[in-house]
Amino acid sequence: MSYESALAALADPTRRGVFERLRSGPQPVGGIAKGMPVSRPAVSQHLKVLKEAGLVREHRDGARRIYEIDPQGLGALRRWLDQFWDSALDAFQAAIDAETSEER
Amino acid sequence: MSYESALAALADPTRRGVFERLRSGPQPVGGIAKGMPVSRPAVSQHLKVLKEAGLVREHRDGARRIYEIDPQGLGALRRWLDQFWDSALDAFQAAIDAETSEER
DNA sequence: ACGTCTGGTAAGTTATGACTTACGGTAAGC
DNA sequence: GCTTACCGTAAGTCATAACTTACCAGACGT
Repeated sequence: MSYESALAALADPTRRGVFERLRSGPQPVGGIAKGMPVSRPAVSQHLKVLKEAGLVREHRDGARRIYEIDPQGLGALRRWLDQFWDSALDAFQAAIDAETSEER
Repeated sequence: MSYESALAALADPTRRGVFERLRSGPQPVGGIAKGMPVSRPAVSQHLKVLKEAGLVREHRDGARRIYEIDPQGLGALRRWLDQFWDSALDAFQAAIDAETSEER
């Protein structure tokens, strides 16, 4: 139920850039916006989307909001992908089997 | 280099529906379009995007084009996600360590 | 108390992309 | 050869969403 919004959130390059920035650890909004090619409000909007997708968590520190990666959304996405990957491998294996049994 | 287009491709619900249909095995375009809420040309366009993202392969069978899941794009996506997941866990672990060492 | 720094939200513009219908082109069946 | 299925592509419409600037509110320092 959550992997849909996670995929949608990570599709946008700028938003993905915001997300990847948090890989180096928790950061305030200003810190993230620093060095980004878009305005700070744009970053805020992206963070909102990421948060709603369960990809990011936020807690306050005085006037600042510290953002960090939320494993939850990431986990949902991975589970979905894995389940997909398995059946892809199955099909792949089946194709190999079929080809092998042809035994040209 | 390929995970970007894979994410973009899987973000759209209809296109994801097309993709998920292939989980039950290779299918011709008409078979995929059957039961979808959009027209057949729309499905064709989605398949084109999926193919360019490395998520889908195609081979001809007479007048038909049989589409199937391509493990390549799926693999690229998974590698990207994993690398991300690792650092998220690292950060998570670091947070736990910090909290534990506080030893309230 | 006042100015400053923080960041979220509103409103409006603009580009993108998901759909439609119409068409063309190839392969199979009669 | 002619028709019928299969499917990709072109052209055009319309909604969405990624930006911008402007504004507002809460926390901190002096």
